[in-house]
Amino acid sequence: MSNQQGDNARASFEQAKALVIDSIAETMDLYGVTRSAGNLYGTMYFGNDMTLDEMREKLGMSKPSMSTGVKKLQDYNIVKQTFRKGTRRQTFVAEKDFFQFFTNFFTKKWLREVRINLDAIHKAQQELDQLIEDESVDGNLREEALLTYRQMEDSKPYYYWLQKLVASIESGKLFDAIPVDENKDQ
Amino acid sequence: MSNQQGDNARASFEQAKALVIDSIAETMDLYGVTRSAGNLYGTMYFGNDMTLDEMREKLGMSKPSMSTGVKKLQDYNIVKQTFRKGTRRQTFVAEKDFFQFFTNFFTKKWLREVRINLDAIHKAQQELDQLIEDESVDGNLREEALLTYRQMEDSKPYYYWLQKLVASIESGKLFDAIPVDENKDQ
DNA sequence: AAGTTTGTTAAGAAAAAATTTAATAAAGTT
DNA sequence: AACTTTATTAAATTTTTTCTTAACAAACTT
Repeated sequence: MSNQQGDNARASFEQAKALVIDSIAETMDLYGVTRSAGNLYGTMYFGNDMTLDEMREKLGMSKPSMSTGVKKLQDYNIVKQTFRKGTRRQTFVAEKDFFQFFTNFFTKKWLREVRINLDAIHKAQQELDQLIEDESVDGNLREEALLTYRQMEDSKPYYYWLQKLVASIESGKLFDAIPVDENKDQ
Repeated sequence: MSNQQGDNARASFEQAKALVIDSIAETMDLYGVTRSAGNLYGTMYFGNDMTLDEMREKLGMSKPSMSTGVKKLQDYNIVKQTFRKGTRRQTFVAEKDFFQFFTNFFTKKWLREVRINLDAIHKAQQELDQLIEDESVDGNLREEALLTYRQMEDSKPYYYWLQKLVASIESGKLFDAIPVDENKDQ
């Protein structure tokens, strides 16, 4: 086989992977992950554990970019550091099970959402309560404050439900309710 | 009641809402919605149907910003145009039920994820298949191509599962499996 | 201990995104 | 039909983010 043919075949192989890497990056972009971090994840998805220099070479970017990129992905819980003996370089591996990806990525965000919002609601309700209880405050405003207080109160069940959803995912209960199957029903 | 007191009370009311608006915007930022779009949603969440000029005034931003912002939120399916008779201005209302927000927002993104990735996998597998079937291609590369083909194939059940998840949310089945309750188990 | 290798932080440059003003379009009113 | 009112598009500006080069720090080797 000539080199030319071999190169073409190799290029075709790389192109096929690039198609999927791009779509993964585009997908992650939907959820607020930058394109370059998504690209890095996609690249790692099709590789084994990689060093920063291997990433740099694959993506044609600088090493500090790889360092921060990998850190971001670790932060999303979808990349982990591995220990490859024989080298003193750090190596990293991508989560390749998309169910685990889903679990790690969304549960982290959802729990953060719960924490942030319940905390803000708590503080806001304290402030509203002062208005509601203060009889020197204009009646219309107190009424408005009460309605807003209730609106906040009424949103809490949603956050409690999100917590339950996360717990169900982590316990596997969600996958009992919605089992994985392989039918293409698209 | 003096105006000063009244102003303080009103400011306190606005501040309480601002706390929650901020946290909503921060939350939406987690999912890739820009801060200003999140702020707009939060503002609308605490209001009734609003015109572009009302938004502009509340947020202190330009009208084109409001126009594009509201369009983005409509695109996420969390804001809808309403028809207020008597005015020829467009009015918009935010989805106030967070369960509905969750449903609209995530199902749209998840379905898009499925579409993008299954499509890319389909195209990539066609390309890989050509390599695998071509006996003039180097054996190692063909083997690599086969492994990559399988890796892509193995990811499909995840996308089918995402479709099922979306269907379960839309049918209400998810809420049967994980019921909403009001216990604060935080 | 001096010199390498590797990874991270800092500073500056480049690129991308958001926002505003200005211009245009569309629809309604007099 | 000319004039208003309202919303959107275009162009230009500002701001933010990302990325790179350079400097630094830490750990290992010789």
